[in-house]
Amino acid sequence: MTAALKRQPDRTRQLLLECAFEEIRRSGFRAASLDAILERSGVTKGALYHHFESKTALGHAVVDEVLRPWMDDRWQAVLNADDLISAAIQHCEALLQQGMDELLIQGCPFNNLFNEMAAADAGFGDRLQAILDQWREGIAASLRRGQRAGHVRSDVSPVAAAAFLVSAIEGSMGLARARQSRAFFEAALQGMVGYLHSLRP
Amino acid sequence: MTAALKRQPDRTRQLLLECAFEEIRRSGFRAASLDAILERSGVTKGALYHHFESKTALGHAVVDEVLRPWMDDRWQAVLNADDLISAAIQHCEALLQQGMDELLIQGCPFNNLFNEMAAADAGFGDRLQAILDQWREGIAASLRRGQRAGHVRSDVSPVAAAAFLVSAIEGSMGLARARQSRAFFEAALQGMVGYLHSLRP
DNA sequence: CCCCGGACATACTGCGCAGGATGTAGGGAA
DNA sequence: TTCCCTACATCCTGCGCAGTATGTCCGGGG
Repeated sequence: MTAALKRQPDRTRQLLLECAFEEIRRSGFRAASLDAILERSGVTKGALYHHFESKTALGHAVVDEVLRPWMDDRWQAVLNADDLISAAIQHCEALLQQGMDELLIQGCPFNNLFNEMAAADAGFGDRLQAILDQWREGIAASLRRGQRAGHVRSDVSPVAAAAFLVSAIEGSMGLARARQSRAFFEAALQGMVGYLHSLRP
Repeated sequence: MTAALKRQPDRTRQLLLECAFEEIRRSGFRAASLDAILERSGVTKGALYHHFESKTALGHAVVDEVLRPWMDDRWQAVLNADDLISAAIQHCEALLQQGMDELLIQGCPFNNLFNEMAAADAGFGDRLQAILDQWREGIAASLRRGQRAGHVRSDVSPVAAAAFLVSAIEGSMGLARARQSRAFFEAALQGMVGYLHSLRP
C-alpha cells in the first residue's frame, strides 16, 4: 500500500473486497489465493485478518457487498422495463452484437460462485440463494405485470417461466464460458429470443 | 483390496475409475482427494500411480471411460425417440413424479465437471466439449427429423433450440443442486415443458 | 529352475496454503 | 504530553495434498 493510503480502514477494506472479487472471479473461491489478493491490493496479511476473521468470512462479505450490488445493477434495467420481453430480447441482441467477451471469458460471477460454493458452504448457499430468489421473483413479478398489460400470454405460469429463464441464462453462460465458445453462446441466445417470443400472446 | 482381488490389473484400474468418478461427483475434481479414492477402493498409492501418471490423467480417463458412457446411456432413449418433444416432456414428468433426489443432491456430474474444469484444463475442456457437442448435435438432428415428420415447427432453428435446451437443462440442474431446492427444480421443469410445447406446430 | 518385468505396497518429500503469534506505529481523547 | 486502542506489518507454523523413491512379490517364458 502506498504511503498515501495508510491508515484508511474503510478504504483498505473496500480495496480488499474488490481485489478478492476479481481474484474469485478468475480462479473461483477455493482456488483464490489470499497471497494473490494481498499482492494485487498491496495490503498485508495482518491487515486482511484484522478486517476479516477468515477467508470464508471474506468470501461472504464479497457476496454481500460486491456481488449482490453487481447483480442488482446488471439486471435492474431489464427487470424494471415496462415490457420485460422486449427488454430481454433487446438485451440479448445487444449482447450478440457487441462485446460479450468479458462474459465469455470469465462467465457470470454469480453462476460461477453458485456452482462452486452454494452446496458446500451454507454461508455462501444462503446468500447466493437469496440473490437467486430475488432475481427470479423479480422476473416472475415482471411477467405478471406483462400479463396484466397484455404483453405476455395469460396461460404461462410466471413462476415456472422465471425459473426456466434464469436456468437458461445461467446455463448458457456456464456452458459458453468454459471454452470461449462464441458460437455456442450465440446459438443459445438465439434460442432464448425464440423462447421469449413464444411467451407473447 | 481383498486377497481375492489381487493381481487383476484391469479390474483394479476399473475400480479406481469408478471410485474416482464417485469422489469427483461428490467433491469436484480439485477437491477430490486421492487418499479418499484410495481408501474407498482399497487400492494403494503405488497401484494408482502404476495405472495413471497423475491425478489429472486419472481425471481425463474418468471422463473418457465413465462419464461419457454415463451421459450416452442417460440420454440415448430420449434422443432416439421418434418424437423428441413427447419423449422429453415424458422425461420431465417422470422426473417430476419420482426420485430426482440423486440429481438434486449431487447435480449432473457432467455439468459439475464442465463448470469446474473445462476452462482451466484443456484436457478436460476438449473432452467435455466433445461430449457437449455430440449431445447438442443429437438434439439438433432429432429436431430436424421432427420438422420433417411434422412434429416440430418449421421456423425454429434446430441448432439454436438445441443450444438453448442444453443450456436450460444444465442450468436448472446446476441451480437446483446447490441447495436441494426441489421447488425451484420443479418450477424450472414446468417451464421447460411449456417451452417444449411451444416448439410444436 | 531361474529370472525378469509387470503389478503392486510403503514410506517419504516438498510445496502451497490458511491462519496464528507477535511486534509496531499513528492519532485521537484526557 | 501521555496513553491507549485501532490499524496495520512480519514472520512463523502446521496441515493436507500430489507426487516420488524404493522395495517386494507373483507368474510366466526360456
